[in-house]
Amino acid sequence: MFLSLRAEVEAALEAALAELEFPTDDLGIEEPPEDVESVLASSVAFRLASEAGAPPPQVAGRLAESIDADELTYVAEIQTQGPYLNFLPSDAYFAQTLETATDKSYGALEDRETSVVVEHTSANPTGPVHVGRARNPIIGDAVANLLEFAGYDVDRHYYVNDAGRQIATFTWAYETFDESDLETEPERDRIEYDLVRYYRIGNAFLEDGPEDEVEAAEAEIESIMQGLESGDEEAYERVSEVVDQVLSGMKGCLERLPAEFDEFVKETRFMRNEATDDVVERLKELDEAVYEDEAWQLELEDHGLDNNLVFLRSDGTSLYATRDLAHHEWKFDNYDRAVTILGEDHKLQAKQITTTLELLGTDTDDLRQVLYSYVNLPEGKMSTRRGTGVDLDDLLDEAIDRAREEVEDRLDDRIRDDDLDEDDIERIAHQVGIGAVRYDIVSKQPTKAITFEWEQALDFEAQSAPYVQYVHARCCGILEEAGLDPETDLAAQDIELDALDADLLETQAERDLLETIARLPAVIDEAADDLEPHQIATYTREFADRFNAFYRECPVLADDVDTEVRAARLALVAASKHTVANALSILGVEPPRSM
RNA sequence: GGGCACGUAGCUCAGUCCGGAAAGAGCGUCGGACUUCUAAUCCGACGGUCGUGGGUUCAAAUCCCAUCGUGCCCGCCA
Repeated sequence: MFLSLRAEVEAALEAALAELEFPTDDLGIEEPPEDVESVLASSVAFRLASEAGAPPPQVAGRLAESIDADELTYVAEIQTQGPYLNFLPSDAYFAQTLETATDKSYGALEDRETSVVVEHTSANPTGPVHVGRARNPIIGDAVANLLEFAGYDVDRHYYVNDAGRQIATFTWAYETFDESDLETEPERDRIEYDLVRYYRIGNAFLEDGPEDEVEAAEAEIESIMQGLESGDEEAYERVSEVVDQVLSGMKGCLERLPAEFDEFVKETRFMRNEATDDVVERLKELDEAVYEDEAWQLELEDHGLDNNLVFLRSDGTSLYATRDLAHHEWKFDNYDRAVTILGEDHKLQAKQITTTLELLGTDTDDLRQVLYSYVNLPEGKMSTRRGTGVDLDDLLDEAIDRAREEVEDRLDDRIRDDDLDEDDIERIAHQVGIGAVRYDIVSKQPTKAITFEWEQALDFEAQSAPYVQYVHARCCGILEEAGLDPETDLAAQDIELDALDADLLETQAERDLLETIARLPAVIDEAADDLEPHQIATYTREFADRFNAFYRECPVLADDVDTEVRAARLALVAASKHTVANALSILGVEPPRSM
């Protein structure tokens, strides 16, 4: 409803400005501070003062007079407060908000008939997912959810690097070493924990093995890469045996978040179908192409990039960037827009790709990157190859364990007599534990650096998931107590919606809550435009504050509450439930029915 | 050395893109509230030269310039 109100205010203000012969290019629309009653304001009078030859408050007054609030649906009144114009919401604004928000899909925006591919995670299939890159699936999944909710047709892709030197090395190590060569046991009973040991021992061997043997190994690795390059089926199968196994394990880990994908797109796909060769041929034709030191490169200085981009090695093999160009052209053959979630260390590479795609004739306006800074340990970087780092599995296990302890601790002093059984405790431990980890990461701006510390990552207090989840549980508790099903649209249940009267919600707490609910679609719209899911997290926190104020001040089911007020408040609770459930689901945080 | 990002309360962060209403949360500290729909909650107090210095503007945490600190990047790696 907020979006409609804003559109209405903009139109009215623009008309008023035109009528008074003022410029209409900047309406100065803004959201007022909390202690102001209006839902929308304008500071346009400041800018008009000199032109009007009158002080801002007078200009504001003239503008307010020239807008007739009676002609507006969602605005009841226009007040001036000094130089500011304040637009106060009408009864219709509240009534329509209450009505639309009792639908369980509240907040979902209209279909935009635009497809978008969100590529995220894309971690090399070399071993267990560690916390250093855990930001990627968590942010990526939230961005995908957000775009979906905002009306886009979304596919989620994981780009599998199965053609690089790392994977060739892994394949060689896997084929060369035996279980008996390994000095350690797998840290966990899942395939990637088993196989990463070969990768690590292989890398160690290449670093300080006997010189002649290392040379032979390098030659073998080189031949695997040449095989892949020439589309040799045998090389592909050898590599696949490693890649597919490791990837299936990593997939298992990511499903715990859960982060799921529509497609795992392999790099080799673009070698096997010759798209990469085609890209190479076209790159050679570019004015920027040079053949230097026996390698083909692109000079991108004129495009603001100092370093040359090598796209064909002197041995004739392609590079990651070359294949990624073919990959991106394929994306735009199949989707209207493409979004990639990337670590900040890939920023330069992303710029090179974008610039080069443009040179190849792809319009890159619809290609956007979300960059996040890596999570490091206090003692330094995490590395799969060296085996330093905290596994995401361990973090999730620990989070669930701690959440379980919390539930059990609280069991004794519960007031509510709802008998949580073992399944409930386990369910809550999972929802809260994993929710807390995700919320902690998704609620911060991705560009901020994070140093991983256990205590901080597992802090359930603070402004964390459980705080917001608790509000959802409270909503469900009230609805269930009233004999309603929280998961179902209110309209489909045994409650007189027609008789529902938003006017009965007259306390400040009720009005504030309803105003906050009204903003959800606008928040989703803007967060989706900006690709910033943390805006949703900020919103959930504010929403929870508002709901708790309502909860404190407005009993719903108490005996002395008038029947009609009770119905109106129940509707408000149902609307709140859908609002918080949907906002949390965008963040990938589960909304518990009880906790 | 060059490029990019970040710097807001003791700590963790919103707000910065798009300048406007005496800077907002949470944690921590201190003091209060459970015969009432779940106290993982709520109420109150304390806490700030928005890194620093200039500039633009009626108005700057927000825009511009400079500077300091931290991180990332500058491979025929991915």
